[in-house]
Amino acid sequence: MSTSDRILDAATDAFGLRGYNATSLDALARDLDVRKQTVLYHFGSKDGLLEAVVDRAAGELSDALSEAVDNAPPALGNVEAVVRATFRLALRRPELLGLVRELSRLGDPWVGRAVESLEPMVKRATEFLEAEMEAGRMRRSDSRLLLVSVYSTVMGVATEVEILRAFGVELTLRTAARRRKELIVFLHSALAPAE
Amino acid sequence: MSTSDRILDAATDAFGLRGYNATSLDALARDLDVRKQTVLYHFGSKDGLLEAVVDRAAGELSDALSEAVDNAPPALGNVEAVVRATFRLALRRPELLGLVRELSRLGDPWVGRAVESLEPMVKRATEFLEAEMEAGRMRRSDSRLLLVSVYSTVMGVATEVEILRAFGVELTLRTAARRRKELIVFLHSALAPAE
DNA sequence: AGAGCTCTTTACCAAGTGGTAAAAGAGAGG
DNA sequence: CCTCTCTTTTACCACTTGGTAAAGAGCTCT
Repeated sequence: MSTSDRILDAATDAFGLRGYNATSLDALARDLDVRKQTVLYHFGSKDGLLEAVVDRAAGELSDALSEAVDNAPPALGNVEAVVRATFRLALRRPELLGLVRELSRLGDPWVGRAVESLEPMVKRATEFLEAEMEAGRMRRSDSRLLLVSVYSTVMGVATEVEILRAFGVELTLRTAARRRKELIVFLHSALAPAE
Repeated sequence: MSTSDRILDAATDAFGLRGYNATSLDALARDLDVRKQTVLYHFGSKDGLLEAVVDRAAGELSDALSEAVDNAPPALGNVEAVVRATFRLALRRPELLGLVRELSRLGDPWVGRAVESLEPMVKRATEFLEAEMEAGRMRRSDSRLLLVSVYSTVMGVATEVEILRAFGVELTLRTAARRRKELIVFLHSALAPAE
């Protein structure tokens, strides 16, 4: 495995789990048993490193989610497929979801950069929502606002560990499945057409 | 206005809007035209300052929300009252909501400290949800998980400016009202009893 | 006037920050 | 063997960080 790949991995972990500003190049290099200047040689600057991390992570995220929707058993709805994929990511690649949260905190220009890669996903999602509304299978409303609501809910329930604990939710593998199930019901109910 | 109050205000702003780690005592003091050591005199350390900020903010938050629920016109549901109060806060005291987000990022022991003050609110909310379920006015499910879902959705739609923009939502005063309305519909739909 | 108090300032400091400059390894081709 | 290129390291640097020590400043009470 090349050095620059190892750096990219470690940086994704650190930025996603601990935060960009909370991660120093020295600490990062120390973890890899490499000198800080090696990091700077490969990525030019800390910002350059984050750029590389964001670009790669956005790709992985996009791949994971579209793959989940495409290969989901036909019985599974798209919403359910995305929720399941997100929970799988929260378990296996928490740094990726953490990175999304971190980017939305850092604001421009990082969000912009990430959104560029994820744009196709957003487009696909809104188009799906609109098609469902058109077909009468979903409550009619502003698809983009709906998307933000769904996004917030899913990210919250899947990744806001501190909040969950604060609200008295037990956090184990078993309860994760329970959480996921309840979330799917919640979303279906939220999206259901008016009676 | 006493110096320590001015410091507390500025620190709440800075921590809530820019983040704890992103705010240096020097920068904070500079804004107030005071020396850093004045800040340290009043609060002992940066952590001490955050403690004071958290305690006061939790009180204010708790007051604002319970007042909103208590004094809401009877026609307004509790959910609606909380959503309206949150949007009002997002507009007038964005630093308070920002601080909540920041704390959930910083994790223990800060979350614990905040939750202690907010515990009565959480209790009240879960009890409300359970009473509504009992009365058949809400879909039956784990009240704490439900609370996390609602919390995440409301905070997301009310405060995740970058995400909203990224998803193509226009952000003006007019659209804020629209957002609020759609959110209330979303929540009512999500919480409605199964048909 | 002086003592004692609270509050604020000046003067430092050790540790850590991202980053530059340049030297040293290491492998490949001539 | 020499040199060229890619990679990594050593050596620095200016600046910022949170924090300590101590000196003033302003006030009230005796």
